[in-house]
Amino acid sequence: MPHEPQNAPPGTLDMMILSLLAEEPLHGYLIARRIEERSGGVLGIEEGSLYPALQRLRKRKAVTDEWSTQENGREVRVYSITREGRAELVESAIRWRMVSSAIQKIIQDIKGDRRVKLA
Amino acid sequence: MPHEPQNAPPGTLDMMILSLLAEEPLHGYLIARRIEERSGGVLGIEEGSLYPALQRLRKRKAVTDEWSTQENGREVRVYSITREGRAELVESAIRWRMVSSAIQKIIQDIKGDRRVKLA
DNA sequence: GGCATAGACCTAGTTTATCTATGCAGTGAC
DNA sequence: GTCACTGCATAGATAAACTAGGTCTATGCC
Repeated sequence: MPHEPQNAPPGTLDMMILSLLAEEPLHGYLIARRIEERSGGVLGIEEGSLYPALQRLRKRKAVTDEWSTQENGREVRVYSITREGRAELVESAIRWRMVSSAIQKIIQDIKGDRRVKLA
Repeated sequence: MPHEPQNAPPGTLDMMILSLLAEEPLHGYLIARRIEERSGGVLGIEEGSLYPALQRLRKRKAVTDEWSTQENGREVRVYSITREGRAELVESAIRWRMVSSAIQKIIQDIKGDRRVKLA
């Protein structure tokens, strides 16, 4: 069976949101769905994490928001990335790549090394 | 100039510690130094993070500890990984790889895609 | 001797970002 | 009518990092 969806590691959610918004404006609910899709179901974002994250981003002007009406008549809050948001995205993506590959370096020695413990 | 050392993303420190201890027993201070070395200076572990982490690991029996005397006569607390610790390491490393590659999938679309914003 | 620097351990309190749990409301299917 | 899904939001709990402090020892330099 497939694995349970995992939480986003603290610090990564804002980056993922910005990354999706860099493609096109989206409303909150769709952002969460899209993260789940794109991650192949590996990542699961709770609404209690999502909406506070969007507020943070709004406060620091990384995104703008606008209420808009869907075809079915429902009101949704649509978020767009700003110039500042794009700058933040680039920076955080670079930092993330550095950090995650550094971690990989540290943990890979062990896994893939069947000798371990024979020393 | 080289970048500032980054904090370990929450949730990864225990895994990195276990990974180093799977090679050989180490004392706390050395663990921190080794994480910095192995990451090429990318990761920096504060002592205020390290020692609480070692206590957590001890409490859940992922490591054992023993005071020992170095050649220079100084007392150090040396940690060794346990069977449970090894199991935890394998599990968390697998989960980490899943999660970090899922995140990569989400953010890579943007970076490396110079079209962005032309839409 | 005295002093600075590095090694080595530790704790208290703060911060941050997730979560759980809950609430509200509209839509569509049965 | 009721159940599931869409969609927004907040309050409080939790976890794990941080900052900032403290103690003690060894070593090298003047």
